[in-house]
Amino acid sequence: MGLYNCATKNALCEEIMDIETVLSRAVVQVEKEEELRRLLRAGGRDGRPLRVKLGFDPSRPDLTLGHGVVLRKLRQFQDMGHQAVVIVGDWTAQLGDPSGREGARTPLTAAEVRSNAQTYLDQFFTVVDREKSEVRWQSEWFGQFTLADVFQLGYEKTVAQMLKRDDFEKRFARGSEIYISEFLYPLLQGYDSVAVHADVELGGTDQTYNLLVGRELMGARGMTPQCILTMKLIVGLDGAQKMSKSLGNYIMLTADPNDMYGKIMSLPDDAMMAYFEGLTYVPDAELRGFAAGMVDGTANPRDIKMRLAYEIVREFHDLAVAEAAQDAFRRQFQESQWPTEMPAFTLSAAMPIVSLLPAAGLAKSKSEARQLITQGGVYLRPEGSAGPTVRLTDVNAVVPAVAGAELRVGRLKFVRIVTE
RNA sequence: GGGCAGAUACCCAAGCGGCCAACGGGGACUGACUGUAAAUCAGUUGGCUUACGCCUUCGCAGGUUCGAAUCCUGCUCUGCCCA
Repeated sequence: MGLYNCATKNALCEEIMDIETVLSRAVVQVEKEEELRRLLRAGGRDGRPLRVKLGFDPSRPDLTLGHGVVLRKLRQFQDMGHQAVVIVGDWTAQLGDPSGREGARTPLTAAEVRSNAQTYLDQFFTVVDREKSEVRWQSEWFGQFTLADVFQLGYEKTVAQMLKRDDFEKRFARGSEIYISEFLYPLLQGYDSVAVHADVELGGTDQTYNLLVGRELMGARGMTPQCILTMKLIVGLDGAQKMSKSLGNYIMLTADPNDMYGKIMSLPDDAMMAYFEGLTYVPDAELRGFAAGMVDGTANPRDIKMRLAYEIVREFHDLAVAEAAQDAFRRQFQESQWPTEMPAFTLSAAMPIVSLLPAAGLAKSKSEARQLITQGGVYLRPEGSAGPTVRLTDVNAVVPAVAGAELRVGRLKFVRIVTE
């Protein structure tokens, strides 16, 4: 067919990708599915590539694997020859979004927004093809907006309609606060679609309402409303809530391979399938096999999870790196060996262990250090990797300044002592 | 505009004059175990202290009291009801 051209380094991609897979893999809902399928088969609209919109909020510049699902989908459209239209929500970010629960109402300055957006885009384009992307800033059009224009937008939806959006409905029912400005966000975001003439917009299921508003605003202006594709958001490491930086259950899109691999291994078993679907090219048939194997007990969830971690690292880094991460994981966690690479801490003179741990970033305070020692979570290799490992149980122990000695707290924190 | 509720540690949520560094749940951390950095079980979870204690916390600012998260006054913020 030749429609799909995998520009990624993953061979599995060539194997499975086609229009139907793009329309179904990790997808929850497609609004105007037939139309979209037809446009994809035709390779565009009126002989031009489709304009596939994805917006982002530059007040949170850090991308997680949760974003990865949507970014990969956008990339798949690009691989079929279409145009990504990336909206930088600089205007709304400068207003300050009140919807964050941590009172993240602080508006950003223009300079902060620009710098955040840059950080964001740098990560963004590790997945999305920069060459086939058009980056647009909201201020291009909202900068011209007058109060009258805002009023006009306000007449496009009623309060009752707004309250149909899931999170508004819940918060209203619960008696939580909802700010007037929050009602503006779907309208502004919808207007973005008008401004850039989007053919398709992508988003997580939490964006469904906003994407639909985009369709309405376009239709009301005599444009062909955009098609919509919403995707299953992956849950975070807690296996329950959606992955987000503020909940602390995230893996950074740019996480280093060992960290990425290990964190995926800490995922609850039943969250794995959504990750496979959204973040790898492992074929559906194989995934069904995994699921069946776990149900009838013929497959070890651990092995499947290792495959998942491997595939995801391969996807966001590459094959060789994924191999290395897998080896490192086996050594460190299955064979309980200490890692070969660890951060250095400069120690120029002997120091009590309770002072050393916080100083080296291995504990938050001396009190915590004492607790860790009492709990048996502190280990020392006075001679480095060649020598024995001792568990420190004496709160009053003093660690001498010996270069090459290694210190470990719990399973994850290590430090190698350096003298100067 | 008027009335009524509420604001507690990372989150939720008890406490309503001393027994409160503050019940309980979640999360996080440590340990044991293990098929995994999963699950399960146990412990820890403000800071300082050679643990006898000391210091700082319960929206903000004052006040009453030997003593306040708990009572009073003002302020800020949120929700509900009436207009």
